[in-house]
Amino acid sequence: MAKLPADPCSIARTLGVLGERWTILILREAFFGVSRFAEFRDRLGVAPDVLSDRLATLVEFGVLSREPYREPGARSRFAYRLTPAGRELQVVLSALQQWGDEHLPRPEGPTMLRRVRGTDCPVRVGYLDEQGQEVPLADVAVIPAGA
Amino acid sequence: MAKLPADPCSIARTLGVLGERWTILILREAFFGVSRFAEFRDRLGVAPDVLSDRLATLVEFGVLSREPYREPGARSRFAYRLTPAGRELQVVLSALQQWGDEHLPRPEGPTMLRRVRGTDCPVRVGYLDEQGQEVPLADVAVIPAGA
DNA sequence: TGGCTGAGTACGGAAATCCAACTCAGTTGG
DNA sequence: CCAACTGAGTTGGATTTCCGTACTCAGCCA
Repeated sequence: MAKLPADPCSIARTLGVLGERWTILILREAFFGVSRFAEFRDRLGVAPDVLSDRLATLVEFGVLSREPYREPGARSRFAYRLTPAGRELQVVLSALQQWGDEHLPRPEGPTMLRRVRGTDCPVRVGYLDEQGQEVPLADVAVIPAGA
Repeated sequence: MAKLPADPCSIARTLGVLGERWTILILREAFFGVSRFAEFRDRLGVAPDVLSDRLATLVEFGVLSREPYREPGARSRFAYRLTPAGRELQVVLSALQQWGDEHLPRPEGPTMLRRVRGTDCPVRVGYLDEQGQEVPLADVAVIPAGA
């Protein structure tokens, strides 16, 4: 663990946490409410040693918390739950999903939809200015800080 | 190649294209304008066989195009350039960058900023409704299609 | 003709991944 | 109390991927 690169690029540092095989899919399951080791393993088919490593990395960097809990009449277990920082990764997963929906479509259409809770208004991922107004992709500039 | 999983989940399919080591960093360089094999290799320090494989995958799935070109008085070369589909991945990279800026900060602060071209208004990645208005994370529901 | 450069391919060793089997603790059943 | 069961991992070995270096190949240039 402790594989976080000291890279000045935030993308590279984030990939140090999320960039290994299975990590993003583990998070997808976490967003679906999965929290137990065996459930991650069974739903994803990931090897338990890899799962153990990935969960430890995500806990180490504050994406998941590892909470002991005890169901009545059972021994203490661990639940892996999204922290507030982890929940903010939803926009990353949604961006990946949106791109796949559009550019790697299946004939059956997408399996998951992003909607405003309550109303059924579709929701997209995109750029926003400080007033919460959409900024078209073509108007976004990524520039070096201190320039 | 042809590693695209038939997975019904768009996130999994997208990761079939982008999920291997180096791929996202190759795209980061492509957004900076890098287009030549040797320049990707030298800037990233990636092994040439891995680079060759990743570029082929990205071309295969329409993220990059491989265009022969000829500088005057030089032989024909290949340029790898973002396609329109590839350019739409900018929001994915920005989302990763934004999360890293916030949750894996460096004392020196971020190296790259997202701004509206022309004005210097900061730009964030977030959720939008169909009118281009921000939707708070807490109001976004991800639901199965056909439910 | 021989050298230079860009764009790769080839190859051997290192590391990560996968799969199966095993451990360990607490709990339930007999 | 003892045995079996279950969840949460750990361990060991085969396989795949990755890394680094060396090499090739083609066209231009002197």
